[in-house]
Amino acid sequence: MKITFPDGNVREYPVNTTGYEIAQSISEGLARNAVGILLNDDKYDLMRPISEDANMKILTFDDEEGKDIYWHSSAHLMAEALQQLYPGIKFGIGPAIENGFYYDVDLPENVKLTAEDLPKIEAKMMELAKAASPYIREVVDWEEAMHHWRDEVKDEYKAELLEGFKGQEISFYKHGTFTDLCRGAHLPNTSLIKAVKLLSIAGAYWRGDSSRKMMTRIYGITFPKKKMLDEYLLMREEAEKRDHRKLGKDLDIYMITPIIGGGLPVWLPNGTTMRRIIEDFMRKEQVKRGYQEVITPHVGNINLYKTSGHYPYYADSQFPPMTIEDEEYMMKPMNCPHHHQIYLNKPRSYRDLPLRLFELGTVYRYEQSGELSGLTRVRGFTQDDAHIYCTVEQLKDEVKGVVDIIYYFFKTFGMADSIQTRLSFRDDSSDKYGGDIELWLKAQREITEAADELGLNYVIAPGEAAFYGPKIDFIIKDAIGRKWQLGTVQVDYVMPERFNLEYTGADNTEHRPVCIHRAPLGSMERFMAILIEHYAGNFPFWIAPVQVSVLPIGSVQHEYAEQLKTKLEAQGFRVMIDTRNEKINRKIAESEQKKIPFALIIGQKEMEAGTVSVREHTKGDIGAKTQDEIIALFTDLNENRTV
RNA sequence: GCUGAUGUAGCUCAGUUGGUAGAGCACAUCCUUGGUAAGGAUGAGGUCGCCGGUUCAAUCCCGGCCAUUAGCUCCA
Repeated sequence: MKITFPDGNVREYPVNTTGYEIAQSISEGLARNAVGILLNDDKYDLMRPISEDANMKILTFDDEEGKDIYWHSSAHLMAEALQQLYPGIKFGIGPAIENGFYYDVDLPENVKLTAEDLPKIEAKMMELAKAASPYIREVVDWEEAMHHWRDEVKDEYKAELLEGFKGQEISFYKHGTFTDLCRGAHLPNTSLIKAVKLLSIAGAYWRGDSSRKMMTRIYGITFPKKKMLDEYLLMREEAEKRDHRKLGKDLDIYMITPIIGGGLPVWLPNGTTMRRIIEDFMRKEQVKRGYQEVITPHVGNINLYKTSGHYPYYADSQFPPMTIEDEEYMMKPMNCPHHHQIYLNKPRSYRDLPLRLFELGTVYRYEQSGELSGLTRVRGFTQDDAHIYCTVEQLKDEVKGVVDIIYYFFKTFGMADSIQTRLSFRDDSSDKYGGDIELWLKAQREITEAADELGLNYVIAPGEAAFYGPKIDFIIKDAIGRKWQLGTVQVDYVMPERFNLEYTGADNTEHRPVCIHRAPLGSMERFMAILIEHYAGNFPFWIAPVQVSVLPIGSVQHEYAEQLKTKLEAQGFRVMIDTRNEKINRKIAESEQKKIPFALIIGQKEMEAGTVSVREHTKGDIGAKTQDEIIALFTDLNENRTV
């Protein structure tokens, strides 16, 4: 049979040669490191014979699919350890994930598992790994498999999974004392697993359904080398230091107190300074691009949200309505209906379109208590919101314009390369969507065309659409690897209908505009969280709450230092001065800890020469400069929004 | 909302057979006037998350609540 390799090379092998033997024929080292193969793009066991011509790629731990096989096999290994330690345990699903694997298990009634038990399980796993048990694939017919799980093992979870595999080929994988219902592929044997760390233990609903049983989920990760595990754990530790909840506190950016309310962040002076700088930047850019700023109240009559459909749809995640003099009002959970009223404030002509209204609009949503998290998930937040009302013909260009400004913003903050783009479409099996299906399909088509014409690299996510229209979402990961949606663009044919928005066309008849909802950063809160983590608190000069610290060495230089501070402030820079009776080393240390971009050190020499000694944060001493030179440097940094 | 963990000074954390608490940093005062990451001394600072129970006695044991947190579910 002919085997074609990724580089196009074709080699001839006898029928029923295994991937392992093929790897051996290339090099012993490759065979030793191989974890599996890709056979015609499908994952395939290394030790499973190949019977016909195929394309193949040998996978090692360095390949994404290789990690998948490796970690999936590790989940089986953990299951074997758990089964030996806790007889009677039942198993749900145990897949590989982006970093490691997990297994959902149902423990026997008398067993309670806590984090303290994890080392014991790890030790058992290592013991079992050393046994070098081969992973053996076995094909069984469906009835036999059902008999095994339902009647012999009595694992109702596996039986339920099997229920869904009727008519498909059923395979078991066995290694050591453990057998699993599994499609594969797996490692040749357990000895390739050299280092293990079980990371956490948590609850997870069976099949992701909150009405069903809560299983115990154990997360872990394994590596083929001990050193790789150490590096991974060190990386996690470093990531935790960037966590915005820690830095937000250390750098006095925001606070949250239950006395005000959970999920209701309070912006401290440093955070407020940063927010205003970013908001001003965005405001100017949007005005430049033809947006008009508006301000609407934080409260609105409930009828607005009844008309839009948001009130019934999201009733349980809104602050409840308040009744005053027979009228019901709500904290606004979104800005759209307010902006629609602005549209309706006077008759609109096609000459007015596109009408682009933007607002830094603060909205309130009663998120579930278990969801709250620092600034990333809160109950009161400010959207950098806008609604664009345009004609059907203008739609695609407007969508493209929005995507352009979104990328412009993310580029400015150095984050464009970290952004993932997702087209969030409807899932036709659900009936949660409003509006005419034809308009939906049209909107989805137009979004796709716009994305393609812009050359966006996207994934399509069915079922992720808003109830009124499809979206383009911009997703980013935080310091500890959680994904968050930042920007969004949504095409909406439904709300213009519900609010009866119209414009007079060139033909002197009334037409329905289409509405684009968009928020480039999403919310200021979440964006600030990501920004803090992105820069690890080492903000670029133009954003830093305090840009410069002036550090006189002795009291003799205080007057000169104060004059310099005044001069810099007159130029608009944010400056602090440290005239405490402390040694210069101490003042420098604290300036560095506060992550202030520049420290200007002034001693006798500088005062006499009319210069300053400049120290750049994280870089160190960059030498003496005249006052004019530093003003020129700072001005340049501010204007170019760099460093 | 669900499952688990956690809650002690402004911050980071100690505090076991239950006898009303301690460190470092920060803060205040004094001494030190110094050259690129933390000088010294003294002092002040606590409803041990809140409420209830057991006990002669609770930071510690038990129950409830609140908050934070790891996940799950949800996310206009």
